[in-house]
Amino acid sequence: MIEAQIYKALGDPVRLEMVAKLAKGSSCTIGELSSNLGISRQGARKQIQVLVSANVVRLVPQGRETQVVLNTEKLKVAKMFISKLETEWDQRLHALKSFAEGQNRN
Amino acid sequence: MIEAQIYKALGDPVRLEMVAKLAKGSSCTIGELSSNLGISRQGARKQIQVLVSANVVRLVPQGRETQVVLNTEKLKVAKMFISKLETEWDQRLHALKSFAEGQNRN
DNA sequence: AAAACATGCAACTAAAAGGTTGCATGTTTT
DNA sequence: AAAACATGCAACCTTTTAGTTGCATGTTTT
Repeated sequence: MIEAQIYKALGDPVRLEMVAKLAKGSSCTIGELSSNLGISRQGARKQIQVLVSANVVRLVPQGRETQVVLNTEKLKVAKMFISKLETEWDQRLHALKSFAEGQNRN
Repeated sequence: MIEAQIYKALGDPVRLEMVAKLAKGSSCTIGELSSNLGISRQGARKQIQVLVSANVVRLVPQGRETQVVLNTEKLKVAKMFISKLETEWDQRLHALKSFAEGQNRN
């Protein structure tokens, strides 16, 4: 079974912007992360929850506010899976090329 | 504006399995790609269309059948964007570490 | 202790996504 | 030319998603 969940989590403009913002490190609390997105705080909160469920992000409560922390491990896995797809594809192309060259031998 | 569409395209088990199958090169026509997924041909066709719209895949009609071709360029872009996120994050961590060391100097 | 702040939770709505069935159409095969 | 095949298109249904509003709760600040 393949892990589509991580891509699903990144596959929304609001969520992807949140992740980008976190990577840039400009902020970290739920409140700050939820602002300037053009949607309500509660709307943003639901998107953060999607990221939490997909393990892209962790929540660390500190007093009355909560820190949102990026989980780069998950991103790494997502990246490596794509790499693997590409590699398989390239190997197949290479095999195909070898075969064609064999055919053309004359 | 960030390109969430590519991740959205990969963010569904059926579509991700299709992409994996294509990368492995086991088949290529719409029909073959649509089989063994547990859904109807027309259902699968709609998922293929999502991949087409996101430019993850190209359709090449040949007579009565249509070849489905993976676009690795798009995958490469997706991979590199994640890499960029990680890099920014790592740099930020590094900066933070330097700062902490500066604070601790005594 | 009151006010301001950061957040959580629940009910609700509109739109999109994922899937189905039925039928039409062009292309090979026999 | 008929049959079999590969595919396309459209209507429809159900569930999920993305967002809203309203109110409750714990935590700082004044």
